[in-house]
Amino acid sequence: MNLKQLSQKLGLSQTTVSRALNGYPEVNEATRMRVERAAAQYHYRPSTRAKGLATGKALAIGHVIPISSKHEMVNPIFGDFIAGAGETYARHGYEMILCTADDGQEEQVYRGLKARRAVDGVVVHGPRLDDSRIRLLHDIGLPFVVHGRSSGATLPYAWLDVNNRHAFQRATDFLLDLGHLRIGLINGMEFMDFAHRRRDGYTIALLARGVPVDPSIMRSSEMTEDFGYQSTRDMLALGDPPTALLCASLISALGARRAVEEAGLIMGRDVSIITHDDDLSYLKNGGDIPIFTATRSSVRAAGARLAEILLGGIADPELLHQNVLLEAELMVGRSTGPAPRKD
Amino acid sequence: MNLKQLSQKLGLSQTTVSRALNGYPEVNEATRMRVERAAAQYHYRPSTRAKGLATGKALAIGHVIPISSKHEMVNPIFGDFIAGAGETYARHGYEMILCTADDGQEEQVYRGLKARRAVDGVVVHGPRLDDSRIRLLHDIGLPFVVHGRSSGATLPYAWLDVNNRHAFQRATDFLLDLGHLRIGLINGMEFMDFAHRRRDGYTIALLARGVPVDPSIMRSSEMTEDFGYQSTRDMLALGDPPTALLCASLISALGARRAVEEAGLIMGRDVSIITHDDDLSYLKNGGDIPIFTATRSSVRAAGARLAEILLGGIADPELLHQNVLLEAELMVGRSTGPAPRKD
DNA sequence: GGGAACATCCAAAGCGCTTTGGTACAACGA
DNA sequence: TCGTTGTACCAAAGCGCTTTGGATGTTCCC
Repeated sequence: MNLKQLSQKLGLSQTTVSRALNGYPEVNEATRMRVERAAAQYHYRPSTRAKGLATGKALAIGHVIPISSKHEMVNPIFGDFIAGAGETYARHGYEMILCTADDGQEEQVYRGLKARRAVDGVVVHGPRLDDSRIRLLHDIGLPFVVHGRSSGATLPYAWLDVNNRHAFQRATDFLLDLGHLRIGLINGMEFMDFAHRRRDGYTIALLARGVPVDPSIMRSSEMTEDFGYQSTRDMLALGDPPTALLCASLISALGARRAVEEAGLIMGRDVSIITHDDDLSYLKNGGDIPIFTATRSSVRAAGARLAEILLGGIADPELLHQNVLLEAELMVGRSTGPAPRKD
Repeated sequence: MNLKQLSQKLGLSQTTVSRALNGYPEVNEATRMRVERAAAQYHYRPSTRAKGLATGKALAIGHVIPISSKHEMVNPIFGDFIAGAGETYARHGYEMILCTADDGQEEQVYRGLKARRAVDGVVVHGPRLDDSRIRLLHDIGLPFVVHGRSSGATLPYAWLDVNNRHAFQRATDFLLDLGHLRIGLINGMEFMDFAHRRRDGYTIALLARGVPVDPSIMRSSEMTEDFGYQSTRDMLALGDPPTALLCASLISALGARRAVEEAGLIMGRDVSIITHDDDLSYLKNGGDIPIFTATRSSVRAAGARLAEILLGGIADPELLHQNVLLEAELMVGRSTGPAPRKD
């Protein structure tokens, strides 16, 4: 069933039917009712492609997921982020289109999206330091919002980020308050902006108290369980092992815990752990009482919020310079406790 | 730059330029070269929407991700599956469009996709027993491939699945061979087809050896870390606790291990664990030697393979009845060992 | 009673492609 | 020489919508 057929069935012109369905005022209310009823009855829905062609909009938002060709790693937060954003798009009649891009091809993918007029805007995932995509998208004139930020970017751009620096600063302070002086960092890849900021927060907190920053207890890699395990095991084997650990993800925190327990130590007593928690649906940080003390910020909520910003910005480009900084909650769980007394 | 502008620049008709770019034979080879060069120079790419309108194809594949409104759970395998499929789509010039659907709305979402002519086909995720989507999609005539299967479906349909029953049967046999007689099952939701089949494999293996199937050591829920932990803790507290566990996911296996270790037991000695491993990029089962003995099957590879089937089936509907059954490997890791001798 | 103002509808153009049904010209065999 | 066959191109229709620029009544007020 298309517009032509529907309008014939109703004995009306396509114009009138189209206007009735799109809420234009120059249609008799009775007629509009009749049209809407018929549309529902015949399951009529305008073709996205035709509508897009006619209006010049794509009615779609693109998400380009970077896949590091080295590790073939897909960011585990992706599913939840998408779930949050998807709901918003659907509510506004937008489609979400996904592209995967290996490291080298990113520019091509964005250019293709623009040239094919496939999307009205894009979400930039996983921003790196001084990320080249910001200039690129600015140059080709594709509206975008960054999930995260990019330190070093000179152009203004829209972003939504968690205050990673502050979160890790608070977490470090929390551990310092508990008397910990050897605090290890198990971070994500530090060319990623979020990881960079987290390290900043960590070092700032240490330096503020005159605690030395020791590279031998700072690790940085893809945030896998195994990485958390290996890093922790290595650090615990040091002559002066950390009494507390700061993890960038719940997944690596699970690995850290494994190493702690394997070493015959008890988490929360011998070794305290604080992790960042993206509140992923399949990786809840325990039930009522969190397992891990954590800096928490729902990535799903971020997805929904960011989608709103992008859609708003497409409707009114003035709004496309919004910056939203979310604060992470510090949830106290059972993985932290006072620093063990030296015997 | 659109086709009209490009053809004017070349002094050719739109017809010829279009044909040149789409590889039709009735174009002089020299002309084709000239056209291709110009297209590259001006970054010309045909508008997806216009092309779709003209050809009557959508040039897009839909993925509808079910989100159980109860748990707001997003399947963690989703990211990796998409990554696999996305690459295939890109190679064939297809777009991937994503929709999220709460439990109740699924039918609406599929109908909408069809009515709006937004996609040429869809991938059905997370099939349940006797899944109603199969009949629905069949009725509305939307080509589809199911990732998994649906026991009880009467219509023929295309699917790609892991041999879950066989995998769990083998895993159970493996444990039985090691002398385990109390084998607990930590399964996914059993209205999900994969979980149902896994339980089948498990019970079949037990019954074949005359080992009683005991519901008190069989759990079924969303496969979270916490669920693995709780289930294991509960089971270990039984009068006759299991000496081995079969987990449906690496995530719940991590929880199981936590409970085992918390109980002061050693995994692989006191309690053996086998898990299914979807080979997710962010949740590797250890390094060289797997941590967990596991039935492994790459969900990413499945995504790529399934996308091929769907695209093939759209090109030639005859092919849309393919069924692919992948066997999972049984990887022996460090989480299993002979059953502890009764003292 | 006549024109203004409004309400309600419509025909047709246009969005950027593909595809149909040609035309023009060269080469060829009879 | 003429028809035939190929080769290389093109004009125009059409995909299913939206939107422009009317057209046709109706109502209202002076």
